[in-house]
Amino acid sequence: MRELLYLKDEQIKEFIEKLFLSYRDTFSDSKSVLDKYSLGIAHNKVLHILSTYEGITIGELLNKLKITKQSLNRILRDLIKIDLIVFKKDQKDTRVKHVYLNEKGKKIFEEIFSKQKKRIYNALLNSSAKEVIDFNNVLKKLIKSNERI
Amino acid sequence: MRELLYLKDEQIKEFIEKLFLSYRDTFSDSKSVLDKYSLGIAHNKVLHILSTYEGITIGELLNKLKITKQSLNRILRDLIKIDLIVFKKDQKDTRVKHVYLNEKGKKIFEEIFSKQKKRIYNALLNSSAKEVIDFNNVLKKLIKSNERI
DNA sequence: ATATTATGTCAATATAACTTACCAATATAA
DNA sequence: TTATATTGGTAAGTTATATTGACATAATAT
Repeated sequence: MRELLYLKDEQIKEFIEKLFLSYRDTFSDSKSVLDKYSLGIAHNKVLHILSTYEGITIGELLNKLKITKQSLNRILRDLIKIDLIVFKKDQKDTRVKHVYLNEKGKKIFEEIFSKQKKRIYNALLNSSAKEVIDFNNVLKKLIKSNERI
Repeated sequence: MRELLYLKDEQIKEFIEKLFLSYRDTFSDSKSVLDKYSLGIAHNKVLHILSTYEGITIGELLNKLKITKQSLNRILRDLIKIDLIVFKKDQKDTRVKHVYLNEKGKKIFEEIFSKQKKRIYNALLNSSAKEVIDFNNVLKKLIKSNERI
């Protein structure tokens, strides 16, 4: 991009607008399923992380989400109440709690994810491999210097 | 991407995570300035749109934001109160109101935008022109397919 | 023995959104 | 001209997600 130093504010604004839209639309895709189980976007995000990082600790979850423990606790209480997650104490340090999706949790996350997946899948399917790689590269740069999910 | 049908769920999940992070981080960059003027992300988004679509009508604003008019009205009232925007009646159809940033509004949006710009600018500057184009193309596809889902 | 860490919880508050409902002014079509 | 539709405003109450600050408990580290 060094050769394109004419980079205009308007273009940058458009990128910001698109980042917002792609986020908003992707997370509204799953709304119908979330409603069915009386869950919200916050629960979606936690389930998402748990599906990737099985056995993540509370502290690590807080780091990724960048919310307070009071906020996280509301979400986890809800997920416990409808029996989607389980806690397991760490063997060595019993202060530490690991969080896992149980079978029901995995099933319901798959239901949520299948809605979100469609949008991403269609966009990527209609792109070249190079486009997808480049997309990923720029995205990585946008979130670099921050903690990764 | 048709040649890459091994596209795995894990990869798609990673894209969703990154979309969230890039959105969250971009809109948290401006927080310090917003705090200074007692504004929030909602005001940021409206100012952003006004800076691009000068004279946008209330209805168009609602369409873009996809929020209720009660929600939008709170934001506009705040922006009027601290004197960042002006309304102008449409010449032909006087029911219609056009919204503009005034000088103070433009100045404060620039202050907000300069914070967000850094992240985008740095990411694009460290990318090739082709990467940026491809990034934009995929992003467009992600937000294009709203009816399909 | 004391400090620190990991986690939980209470209370109060903020922000950004929602639903339902109703109103006014204006424009357009029958 | 009357009826209907459109554009916008507002009120009351509610929900979802988050915050700050304070305090509690148990376990580990020094």
